Amino acid sequence: MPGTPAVPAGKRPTLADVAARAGVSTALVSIVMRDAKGASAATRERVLQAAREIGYRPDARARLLRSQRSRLLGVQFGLQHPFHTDLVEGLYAAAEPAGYQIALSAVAAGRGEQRAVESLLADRCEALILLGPQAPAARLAELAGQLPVVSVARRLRPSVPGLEVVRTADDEGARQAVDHLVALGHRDIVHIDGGRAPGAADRRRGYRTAMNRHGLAEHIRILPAGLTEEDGADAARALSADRPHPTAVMAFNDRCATGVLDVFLRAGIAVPDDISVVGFDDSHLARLAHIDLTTVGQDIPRLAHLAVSRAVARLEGDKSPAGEDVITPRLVVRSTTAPPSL
Amino acid sequence: MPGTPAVPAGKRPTLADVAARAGVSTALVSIVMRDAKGASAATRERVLQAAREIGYRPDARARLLRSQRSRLLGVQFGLQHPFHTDLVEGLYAAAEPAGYQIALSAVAAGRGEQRAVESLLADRCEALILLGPQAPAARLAELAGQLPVVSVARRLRPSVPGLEVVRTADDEGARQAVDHLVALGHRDIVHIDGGRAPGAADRRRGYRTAMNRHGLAEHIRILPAGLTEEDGADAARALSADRPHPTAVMAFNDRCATGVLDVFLRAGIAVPDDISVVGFDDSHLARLAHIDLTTVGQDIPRLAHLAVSRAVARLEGDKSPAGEDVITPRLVVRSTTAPPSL
DNA sequence: GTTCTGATCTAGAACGTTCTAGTAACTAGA
DNA sequence: TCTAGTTACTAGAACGTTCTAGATCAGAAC
Repeated sequence: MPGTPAVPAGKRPTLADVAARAGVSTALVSIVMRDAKGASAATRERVLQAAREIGYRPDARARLLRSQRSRLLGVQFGLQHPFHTDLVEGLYAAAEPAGYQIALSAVAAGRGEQRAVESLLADRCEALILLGPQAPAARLAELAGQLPVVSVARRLRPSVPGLEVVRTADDEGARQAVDHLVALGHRDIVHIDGGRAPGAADRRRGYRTAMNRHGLAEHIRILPAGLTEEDGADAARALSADRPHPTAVMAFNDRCATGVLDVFLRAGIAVPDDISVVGFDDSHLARLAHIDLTTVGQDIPRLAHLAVSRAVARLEGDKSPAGEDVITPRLVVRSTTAPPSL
Repeated sequence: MPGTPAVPAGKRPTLADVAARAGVSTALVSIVMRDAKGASAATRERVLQAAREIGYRPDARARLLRSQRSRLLGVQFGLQHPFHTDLVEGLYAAAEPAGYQIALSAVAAGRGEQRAVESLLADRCEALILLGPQAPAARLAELAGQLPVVSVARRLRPSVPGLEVVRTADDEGARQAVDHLVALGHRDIVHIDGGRAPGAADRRRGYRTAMNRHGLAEHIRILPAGLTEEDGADAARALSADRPHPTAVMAFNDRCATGVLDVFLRAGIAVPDDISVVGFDDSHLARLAHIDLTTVGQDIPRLAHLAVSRAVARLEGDKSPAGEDVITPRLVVRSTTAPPSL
């Protein structure tokens, strides 16, 4: 009864609707929408006008179905890891200028890596970027056989054929932490270990090697823990019972280190006066003014950028064998380390 | 030249490939894949076998394109908010039994709410679940005109037509916090405020009302801050210069409260002996053994469940006007509150 | 006046599914 | 033997795009 209804009620407008309204073919509308060449300026404007009027919005699924390329990078990440969420932020920033979109799939309680990856594959991602994957090497190899896969922050030894790796030199990071503490005068340096977490083995090894090189072999002490605040807190509780305390602690990561810090503060052990603490990652946690943690900085934007680059290179036909980017970490000295008290 | 290649190299297998291999029609394969009825047990097994052999995986996009329903719930969340990531975990858990999938879209630096929502719409989500949206009411109204939209943890006054709301009774939560502190004997209770963050206005109001009801009007003191650890730390620094200190602090949320805690510990102000601290949210941050924060618990699984329910009800034809679920929070007493020292 | 060239536009076939409408082959009741 | 009702299956048209292969028409070159 009224004039022209803006939208045919209930159905979202399609290319055909726009085409009808502008009096052109759907193919032409498609051209205009993609900003492809093959339409005159005048028609282009007319089509855009029509699209605006009926509130047309391209259907990403139909678009991806038809075009060979999906230009979609699937990212698997741990919802509760600040280091991962920082990385995701970097991935968004890196993917856009390369002309790719990011599809997120979270690993959470009740949703394992298997499920997360399944959903990315079903969504037709062209490549996968896995943050700190825990899956067995065989599974990663199988995936890498199907599409380009980049593992971020997890080293694989022996290397998995076809799998791209972007990681920080964890052993070197641990070395820097130990060197820093030794330079301050510490000898009794404990490592709170990440267990089976990605990177943990290398950090442990780096710690051992550095201690040995400083002639501190008999001071090597490794406390098994994990990657969460609670793991760090547990280890710190065990430590604070010791007399005398070690004078310094190198924690597996920042989450772990904040757990350590808090227990020490509560136990009346002053940081850094009584004991120094070093973290790992330089996630935004460490940068917070009230934590202000000395930590081994992973260059998060760089890691993100390289991960995207590797994926994209693969997709754009790079046939060279899969490789590895190893980023040198850089110690960020803040206020949780100082010379040991006499 | 060899026998049957497992996969026709480079292309992912489709229904037609499975059909050819099993010697049936694509329609039948579709039936088997969807676990629909209309296939005998024998054929079913034969088809599944063929699918397994060539590594067939359904194409989610083609599937969604064809079926009227996408059964996809779009979720917008803040990458760096533990409260949001906790909620997302709950949403995954709630969506699955209802037969819906979750599509995530993060708000991050350089990726605003507008962008996040655009991508969810292009992906054909049937409904949107927005966690703590900051968008203006007019924008939310516009969206709600297009599809079912649920706002979680943000109240809208006046209510936006068509917009579903699921939230905690923030004023009531603030009241509980004040009541608890007053019952312990506190009178000098400061509120560290969330500014323009969703929920902040109600918490502020609840604090004021409760203080008035206890006859503590002249003790009302509100420190402007925000929703991050740093905001809390800044406010705490300001406070710790005061002599005498207030005896209790009610922080806008848990992130803010951890900032407060840490500054106090560093300044040698004992919690809870010298001063009590209450947070808000009961995100996993608060539950960590080494923080062990008394906090106003938002029932996160319940909020998630209700958000999904509201979206689903809308999608399954519920025509009643949009409504609001207001969940009563429950104070979780842990170790950061105690009677004031004499 | 032809033929070419380039720009603008269109018809119609993909893409990989699901859905509708049917066919074929049984069983069962009369 | 005939009809009716199942059950198992299939052909072919959707879904909303993009892509291929032209069609049409101007102007330029000969």
